[in-house]
Amino acid sequence: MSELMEMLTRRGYFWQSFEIYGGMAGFVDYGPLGNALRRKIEDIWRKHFVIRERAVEIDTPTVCVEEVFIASGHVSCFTDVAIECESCGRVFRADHYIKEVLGIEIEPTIETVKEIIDEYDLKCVCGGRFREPFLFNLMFSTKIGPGKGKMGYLRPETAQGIFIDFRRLLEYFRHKLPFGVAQIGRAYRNEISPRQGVVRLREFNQAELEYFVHPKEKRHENFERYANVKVKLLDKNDKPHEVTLREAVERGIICHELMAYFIGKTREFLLEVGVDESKLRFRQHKDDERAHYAIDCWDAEVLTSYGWIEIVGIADRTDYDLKKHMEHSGEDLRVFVQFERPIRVKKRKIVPNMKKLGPIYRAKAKEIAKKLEELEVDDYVDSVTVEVDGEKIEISREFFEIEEVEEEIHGEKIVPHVIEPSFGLDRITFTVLEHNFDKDVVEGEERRVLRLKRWIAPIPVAVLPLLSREPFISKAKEIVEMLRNEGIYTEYDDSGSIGRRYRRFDEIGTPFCITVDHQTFEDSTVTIRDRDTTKQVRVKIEELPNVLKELLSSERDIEEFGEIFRS
RNA sequence: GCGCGGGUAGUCUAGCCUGGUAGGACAACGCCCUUCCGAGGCGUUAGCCCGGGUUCAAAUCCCGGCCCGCGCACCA
Repeated sequence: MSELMEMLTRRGYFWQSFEIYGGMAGFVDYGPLGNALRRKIEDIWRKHFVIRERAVEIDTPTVCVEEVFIASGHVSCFTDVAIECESCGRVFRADHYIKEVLGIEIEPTIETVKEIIDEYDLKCVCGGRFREPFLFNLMFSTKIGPGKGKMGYLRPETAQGIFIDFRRLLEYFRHKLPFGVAQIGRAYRNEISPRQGVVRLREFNQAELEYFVHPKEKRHENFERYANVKVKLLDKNDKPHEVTLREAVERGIICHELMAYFIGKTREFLLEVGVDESKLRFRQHKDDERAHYAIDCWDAEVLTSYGWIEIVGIADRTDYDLKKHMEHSGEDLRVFVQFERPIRVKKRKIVPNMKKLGPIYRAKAKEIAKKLEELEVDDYVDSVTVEVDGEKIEISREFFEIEEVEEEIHGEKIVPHVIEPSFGLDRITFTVLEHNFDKDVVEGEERRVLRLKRWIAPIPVAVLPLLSREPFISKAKEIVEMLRNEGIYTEYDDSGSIGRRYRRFDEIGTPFCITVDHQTFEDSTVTIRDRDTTKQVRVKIEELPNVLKELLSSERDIEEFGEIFRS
């Protein structure tokens, strides 16, 4: 275990889940500090992706009925039969492999695959034999209700809950595009072999924004905000670019302005929570790498001790999901978009003659008439063909009239496209810890210090009596009480020497320590010590809450708030 | 899933080969001492991953499981 991971465990950032029962890979417990840190990161995410957008946040179930993922394509894309070679160890999707090698399309079930392997004596490309085929399903399944119950799945992404609620959300936004809907919550993937600490979990935390736009308007009114920001890009051909976002769009490296906007916004967010910009890049998915629903995807990747890892994916999901849910649910999920000016069109319209249709076609007459009205004709034709209940019927001219009409069209129904920035909160939390873990030397001794941004530090302030005896203790406790009443999360510690306590708080990332010393009793001042520089300034106790609030929400220097006491 | 290596107090680790009382360091807690950066003294707490087998006796040997690390594969 790395020195950092050892510290994170020991000091209460992360723990192995189910530890007393032997543990289970792919699950992690957030201890007091880790939980506080992730929540602070979530709040900053909300500020950027909800408050500063035309967006809202919702919360939908993690257990979903099976229909959701049948529609979304997750069931078919997740439930595969896999085969593994016993000599080279390679794993293949059975149906793909059989199609490629034998040219046969099969029903991907374990039995069929087994039969095929026996029948054709199927071998691995290396010549080795296959083990028993096994089911390979990345979604956790469950039964809803007692007895046989209804098949359900734990969601593998938070996004579907938003698509399901689309009609309600459209109503909420008064039918006006663009709008965004966010969700922060748990998602589940039954990974085959989760590893690397919190990097690949079976239960993890996502923050996703689904930003719905008109398909022809993939722009953002605040694009200028990031247009001149330079980013490190790696396109799908592995070609690096270091250009401004405006240039990237103009040169076609990034497909559209909206994608570029969210890349800029993502970068801003990541820097604010303390990701190291020199270890950040945006990489475009290769054609064979994209999920089934995306036409384009850019990942934010960071360099960590595990190499470059993906922490954010920004995907253009187009109208894939809404269309799928329209098909499977039968609900109309389109948006009516008004034209700026109504369009006048001349049309030739068919007017059915029911008096004649009725006696001849009887029960089918009504349906035929309906189909006839839907038809558009270019010219005065003699007959048309309609399809009723799978039967093609030719209707001759005596049964209908053709009228020329002029119609005003005020708008059209479209299926919006969705751009999805999707954040892996566990990985981001871990990255922030790794990028900010540092060692330096104070008075000849090495110290470990977590240089977290002040606004995300789990314990922002600690109050310490210089000596662990009265009257220092009482005074320090009094100050703790005052700060807590002011809403500042404050810790108290009088154990061990003062230096030892400073180191403890340096290690967990507490940016400011308040020390009650002898002078406190002469002039009602205390010292504020800065974690990063170990400098101290003297501040009046009564001013402490406001000074700390200012310090914790900015990067201002403590020297702006008081006389240097020691340095 | 496969292969290799590993799992001993909160943390790091010695002991395992060659079976027989589990040792250290740091941390934590209490008291004493101490006017500012892991000081010192005394004391305390706390451990062989789980299950089975071999044996008079298992941290140690054998089998299975779980977990961790690395490589392969997987990561819609």
